[in-house]
Amino acid sequence: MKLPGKTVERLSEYRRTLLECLTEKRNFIFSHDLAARLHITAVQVRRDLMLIGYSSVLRKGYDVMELIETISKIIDSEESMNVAVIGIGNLGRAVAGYFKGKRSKLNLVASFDNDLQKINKVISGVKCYPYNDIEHLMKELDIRIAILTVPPDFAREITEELVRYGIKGILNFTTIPLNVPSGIYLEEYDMITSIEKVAYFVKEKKI
Amino acid sequence: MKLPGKTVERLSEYRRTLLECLTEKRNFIFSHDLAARLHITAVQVRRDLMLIGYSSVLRKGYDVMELIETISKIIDSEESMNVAVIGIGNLGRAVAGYFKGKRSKLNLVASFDNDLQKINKVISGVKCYPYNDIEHLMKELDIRIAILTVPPDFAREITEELVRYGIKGILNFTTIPLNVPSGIYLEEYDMITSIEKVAYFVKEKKI
DNA sequence: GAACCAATGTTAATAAAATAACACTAATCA
DNA sequence: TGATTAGTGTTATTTTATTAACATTGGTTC
Repeated sequence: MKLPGKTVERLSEYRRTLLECLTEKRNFIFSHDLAARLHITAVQVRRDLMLIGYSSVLRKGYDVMELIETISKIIDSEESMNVAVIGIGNLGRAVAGYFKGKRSKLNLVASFDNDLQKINKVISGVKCYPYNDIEHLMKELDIRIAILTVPPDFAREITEELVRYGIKGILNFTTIPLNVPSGIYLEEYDMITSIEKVAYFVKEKKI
Repeated sequence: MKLPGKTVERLSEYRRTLLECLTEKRNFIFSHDLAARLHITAVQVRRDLMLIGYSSVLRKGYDVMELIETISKIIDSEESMNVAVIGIGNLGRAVAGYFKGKRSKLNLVASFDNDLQKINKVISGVKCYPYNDIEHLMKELDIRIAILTVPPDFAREITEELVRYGIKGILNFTTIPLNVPSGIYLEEYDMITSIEKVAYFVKEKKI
């Protein structure tokens, strides 16, 4: 099954919304309810679910538990996948925080930094190692995904290392655009761009 | 001029890349060079610049300084625009950090939090105020844009307040989807979604 | 100065994403 | 029971974004 990127993103959002439903003891949900919670359209929801081949129990809407499981079967890997945060400054800690107390197929198993204050300490729920340890810890801990939150000047260099030691996916939060060999999945997000985008559209609306 | 959202995003990236060029004393740049630095195609660059009506001078490529100014004229507002960070935890501090030492049309003028340890202190270069002050400071400091980095449970409530007091744009980094009245620009980014997306595509490639 | 070249600006084609249209189904109710 | 309805699954259409194609232009080379 080859899902569009945007659909994958929404599946992640559906699942979290559905988990909320469970805590509210809602066991069935209509496409338009799910859509409303995410501020998208019901058609979009139905179309996405069509793509993953899920069908509702007619007239009652979707079985929340069942749909969670269906989505999980698609977006989660069979066994859990290990993740590391590279650079445990403010942003790194924020990202690490998302993993705390969550039981999911994604395990945050290490963070890396060169600040002596941080090395060997547990920060935001994860132990910090020096960058030099990347080589052997990548293998030892079976790290597949790296979340890059290092200072910009350091982004290229550390990426080369990650690639060299066999990383499979990188989520780049630095302002430096990276390029990686094909076969490695790269997702980039640039906060400054988002901020400037908001500013632009605020300005335009005013005019 | 009605620019596509994606083009606006790239203009922000072009400008930062061009500023780097200036520090390297590169005064002219070809579309394919600019593209290469951002790992996109030259056609994309040329098309975007076409949309903003910029033409190169000679077969020397684009005049870096001139292009920076052209882009700035489009994506910046005439006078500077004031921004506040709502919630100055790890993520808030990371965002605030981006503004430090940057001279731009976007001024970070305040942060808000309810942690007594933080209130009235300068954190990541910006003074922190209690949430209660939002009402009068919004007007006093002419805050137009809010960057939302509060804990999820608090997102809806604080957004209502921001809307009530006349916010113009919101950049939502919480995992809670918001909806705002039309006329207010909303941009949302969900880190968990990005992480799960990377995991999905890593898994898919492996299979 | 003629032939070529590198890079551009623009139009045309393709791909991706969102939206609309609609036929179908099982529960509802007059 | 048979019309009605609410919600679905799917196909068709529209919109948005990206990529390809190409004519044009001033510079370079012989």
